[in-house]
Amino acid sequence: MALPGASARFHEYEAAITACIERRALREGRQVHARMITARYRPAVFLGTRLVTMYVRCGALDDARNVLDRMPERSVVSWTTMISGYSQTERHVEALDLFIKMRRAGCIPNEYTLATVLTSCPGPQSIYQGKQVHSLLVKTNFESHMFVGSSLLDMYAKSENIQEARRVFDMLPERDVVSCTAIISGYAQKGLDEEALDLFRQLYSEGMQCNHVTFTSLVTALSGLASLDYGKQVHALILRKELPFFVALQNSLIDMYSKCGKLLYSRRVFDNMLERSVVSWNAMLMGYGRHGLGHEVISLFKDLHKEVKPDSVTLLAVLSGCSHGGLVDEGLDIFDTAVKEQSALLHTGHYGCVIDLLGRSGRLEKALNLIENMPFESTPSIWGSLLGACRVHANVHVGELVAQKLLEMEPENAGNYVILSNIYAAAGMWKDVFKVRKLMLEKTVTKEPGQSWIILDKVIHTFHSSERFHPSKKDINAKIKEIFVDIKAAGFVPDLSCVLHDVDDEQKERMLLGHSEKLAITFGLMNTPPGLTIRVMKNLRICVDCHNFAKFVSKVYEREISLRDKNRFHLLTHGNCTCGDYW
DNA sequence: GTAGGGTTAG
Repeated sequence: MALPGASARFHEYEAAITACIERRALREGRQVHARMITARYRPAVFLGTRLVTMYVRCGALDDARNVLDRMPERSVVSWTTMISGYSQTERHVEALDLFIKMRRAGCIPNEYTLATVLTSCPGPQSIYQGKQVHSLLVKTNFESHMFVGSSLLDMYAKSENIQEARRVFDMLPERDVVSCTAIISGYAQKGLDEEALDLFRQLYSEGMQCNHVTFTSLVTALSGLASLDYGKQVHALILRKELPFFVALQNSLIDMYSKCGKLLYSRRVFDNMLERSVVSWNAMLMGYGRHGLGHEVISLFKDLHKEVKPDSVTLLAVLSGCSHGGLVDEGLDIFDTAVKEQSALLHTGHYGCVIDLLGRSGRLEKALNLIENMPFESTPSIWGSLLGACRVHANVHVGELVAQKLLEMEPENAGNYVILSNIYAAAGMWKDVFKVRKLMLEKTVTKEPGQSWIILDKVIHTFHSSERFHPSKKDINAKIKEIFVDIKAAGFVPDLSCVLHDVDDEQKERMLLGHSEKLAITFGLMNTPPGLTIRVMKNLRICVDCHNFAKFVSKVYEREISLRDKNRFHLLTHGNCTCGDYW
């Protein structure tokens, strides 16, 4: 039996430390700790653990670790508390090291430890450790524990092993909000947006619980799909649920509407927010940029400073907005200021935007100069944007230099050869065109397959190049030929240089007509009433010929066409596009 | 006493 005095002191210290934990009062916590040392009071495991918790919660991890290391005896709770401290501050290596130390010390991890340690295996690079933990928890029978299982499935989802994540999810004896959200967001993060939506619909019909996190993930998936109907429906559901205000959810709505082509709705969400974070502003800026509205980007950027501090993404959004909106001088000004005042925020991406800007305005030598003198290593995408500019401005000299660099960096990318051969073709240098084509056939590999989709009546219709499986294939083929005749009569000339294969011209025309975005546009034209905007999405950048095709369709059939490619929106009306033919 | 899921960009 302990002395009454010791017991009283225990209670006093315990109460004091608990108060510090609740109030996150680090200074006071240190004082209590110091008092204990002066009084030569040696805390046993429980109070020692409380001290660790206090330091962890107050963000003083190194102090916490000091206490842990000096404890004469440690419990599973003391170890777990410390590991969790590391996990939550993304000190994953230390978290895993400590977990190993704990096991070497003979301590048996419990469900708390395992759920925690799995969060310290983030991404594909730590899949090896993650699998080791997995095998441990199979042995200890924790695989189907609710918390451990959802942590495990999230680990697999984040390491891009969505099938394994799904297997774990399907094995859980029950499902709760967190496990459901984790698997849905797993699909969304991997870009499997349709799967995310399907799973949500299934689980929702089975009565799953949802909260703001679930909706945040779901809305992200809908942004990827560009499904305005579903987006509006889910937004309405969110409003009906009367959830408390959550910035991240509102931010995802801003992004979703802008990616669905409804900037006004984005702005409405943005304006109605009780509180905005820098992410809210960034999402809105990106939205304007994606739609080519450079002036709105600049004006919003000015307003932003009154409310939040711009970050690296902000600058990227503004520069890319200026580039897409054609505001060359404004963009260069903003960049110059950033170099002087916020250079710590700048990285390759920002330089890429500026090089794009310079290229767009035809200042190709300057752009080349900036690449060579920027404080970062150049990337293929930067050289690629410059090569595109060389095509637009028909500059063979710089084009050759850039292409040489680019073909060394990524010889397997067919797109680069195509652009270079286009540059030569425009200059009438046919021998060189031929050389490049030959080189391309020898070196390139097949790229990511292009696909386009259109959503009609909440059904997603996906098209691949030279679609062979769509049920309406025959009708689409007939219609596309009809369109071809109509737009040719209006002056459309197929751009055969967009075809990568070495075949005769007639076959080239046929291949061009098989491009997925043309199929989707045609399908839209066939299945929507006159006057309705045709909204088509594509997973890659749109090719010059398809862009031209869409322009002519918008003119000849008097239809507005909204095309969202990988990077931005094209709104085509009366034969013109909001991108100004530069993308 | 200790635990799992979320937003812009890349």
